[in-house]
Order: sequence, then C-alpha cells, then structure tokens
Amino acid sequence: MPNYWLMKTEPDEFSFADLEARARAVWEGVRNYQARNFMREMAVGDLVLIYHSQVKPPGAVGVAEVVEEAYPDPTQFDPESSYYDPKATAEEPRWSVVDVAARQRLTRSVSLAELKQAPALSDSRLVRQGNRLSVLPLSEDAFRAILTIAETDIDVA
DNA sequence: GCCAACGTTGGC
DNA sequence: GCCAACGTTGGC
Repeated sequence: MPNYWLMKTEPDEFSFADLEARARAVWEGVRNYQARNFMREMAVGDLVLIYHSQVKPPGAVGVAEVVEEAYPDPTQFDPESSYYDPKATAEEPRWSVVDVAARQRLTRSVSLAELKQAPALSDSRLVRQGNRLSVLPLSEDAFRAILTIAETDIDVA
C-alpha cells in the first residue's frame, strides 16, 4: 500500500504540464531539511499530489508517482546551478532528490481556499498558517478527499 | 509588492 | 547553546 505526499512547485519554474511532457523528472532543488527527510521516506509507488504555488489561485493540480527512491541531489555539487551548496561533498551529501512521473492530471484543480474548507485536510500542515514546507505527508483520507473534490478517479494498480 | 511566518547562520 | 539578524517562502 502506497503512502501519500504533497509536493509544491512554482509552475513558472516547473509545472505539472512540464512533468507530463517527460517520462520522469528529478525533483531537484529541495533545500529544507524537513522536506528532504520526507523525500527520504518515500518509496517507489508512493503517490504525490502536485501543488502549484506562487500563482493565482495556488492549488493542487495533478498526481504523480515516485519512480525512484531518494539519492543525492546532483545540483548540490554543481557550481553553475542556483541550487549549488558549497558545503555538500560527494562523501557527505546534504540534499536528496526522488524521481517522479506524472500519473494523472486532476479533472479540475483544487484551490488552496477549497483545501482549507475540506474537513479531511484540517489537520494537514498544508493548510496551517505560515506553512512553508514544500514536501509533506498526506493522510490517505486527505489524499482521497482531494481527488473527490476534483472529481477525479485514479486507478489503483 | 508587502509582510507574516519561519528556517538558518553566526557571534558570543 | 542562546538568540538576534538575516534570508526565504508563499499567500494575498
């Protein structure tokens, strides 16, 4: 049985459509320890709700699937990358990525305002004030509630 | 563009 | 190990 997660992205940088356009994507650039630790807990087959931030309105837009468990984020070693971390070494990497693949676009996106009203989400870090975590766990109830709001069915393999 | 929330850094 | 300063996130 999969676990459920939510990951944020700024669609101007990398959108769900960008994810759909390729077979898989490296979820690079996470530079928050708590978010990183959640990624390290992910397993192949886990389902990830993709959330667009910094747009009007912010909200959930699609479902992705973890296709490769956590490994060191290559961008931390690349001085040319905006995600470069001079304190990271090959022996002691700081940051991790997972690979994800688009699974299904929501029939309609679900705005943050709607998510805040969903009882199943009331305990989620997503809707708490001042939440800045870009990777966070979702309960199965929360995940299913969002799919219901979006009137989206997803095949459970 | 503003600003509240919150994570990180670094002096002590 | 504390905490002030600073930087970033992200909704509005």
